[in-house]
Amino acid sequence: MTFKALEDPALTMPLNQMVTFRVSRLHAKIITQGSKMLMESAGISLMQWRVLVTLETSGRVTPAEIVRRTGLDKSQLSRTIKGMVADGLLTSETSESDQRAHLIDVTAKGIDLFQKARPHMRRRQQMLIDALGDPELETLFSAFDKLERAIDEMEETA
Amino acid sequence: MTFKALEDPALTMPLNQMVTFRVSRLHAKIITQGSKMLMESAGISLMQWRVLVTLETSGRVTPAEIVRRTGLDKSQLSRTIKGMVADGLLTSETSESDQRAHLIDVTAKGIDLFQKARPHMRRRQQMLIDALGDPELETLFSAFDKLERAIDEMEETA
DNA sequence: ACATTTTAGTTGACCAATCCACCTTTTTGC
DNA sequence: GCAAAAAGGTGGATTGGTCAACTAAAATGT
Repeated sequence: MTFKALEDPALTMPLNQMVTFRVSRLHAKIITQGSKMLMESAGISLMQWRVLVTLETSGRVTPAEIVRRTGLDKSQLSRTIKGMVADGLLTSETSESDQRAHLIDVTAKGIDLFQKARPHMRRRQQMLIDALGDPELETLFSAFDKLERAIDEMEETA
Repeated sequence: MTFKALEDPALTMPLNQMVTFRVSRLHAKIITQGSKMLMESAGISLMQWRVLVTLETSGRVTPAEIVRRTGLDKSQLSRTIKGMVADGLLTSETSESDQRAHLIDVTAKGIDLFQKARPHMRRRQQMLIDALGDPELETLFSAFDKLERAIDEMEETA
């Protein structure tokens, strides 16, 4: 879904009123812009960026732990990590205490790319935050929590 | 080489606190659930549903008009419509006044599937709305507007 | 009137995301 | 102890979304 700026907001559809549709449209804009930004500044994908961000705050962890913390898809994560190891951004070694698990860490190259991308990503994040007021931002996060929970609950009782 | 140690903790931005990431995750949940719901209740895809919703309120229109109103991607739309015509949900005929344009309309079968799916989709929409308070919902939409605008503006000045 | 530019729609190629089946290792319940 | 279940991870298949190139028709400018 591409969702560029809409011509005339006045004749937009009820689709635009739907929470779900609005989330989709916003999402499309966010990832399009984010991907471009990351590719230009550091030559990495959004998924790779997310892995780097997670490792940055968590230190050496297993893929399963990343899944637990972020909710990212495990097979997608597996492929992403594989690619990043091949590109020399990460190292991966089998855990001694659990032969199933792999411990992932960032290389100097990974850190370098992370640091190249970070100012851009941070600037964007800040602009988004600034576009909202502080109280509005809090409401937004609280709304995200509630919506995610509502969906999870529907799934459970379905 | 632990990544974490190099960083100033005050500057770190865990994924979960990023607006962009939260939108992505919510989005993923929404479309996964929505797709499942549509497939089970009416055997249609999310994209097909969106086309039906748009036609339902607009009546007979051209694909280009749908793009204008919804911001959906035109190539994706083209393929979706093609499939829906093949499945007997839509009719498509060349406009007399403009030989490039196709007028799209819904068939009885299309309406039937739309009506099968609608109560489920409406129920979900309602549950999401109920999960938020009324004022919170308004804040949410207003926040979406601001965020979309902020991104559009960044694009323009880039 | 006619060359240029826009608009409508289609298609092919490509990458991202998801699903699911599978293998291996560890944990659990008896 | 050991069979069964659960957890970690991988890979194939499918779908969804994006981009760019292309054909054809219509609108535009001079």
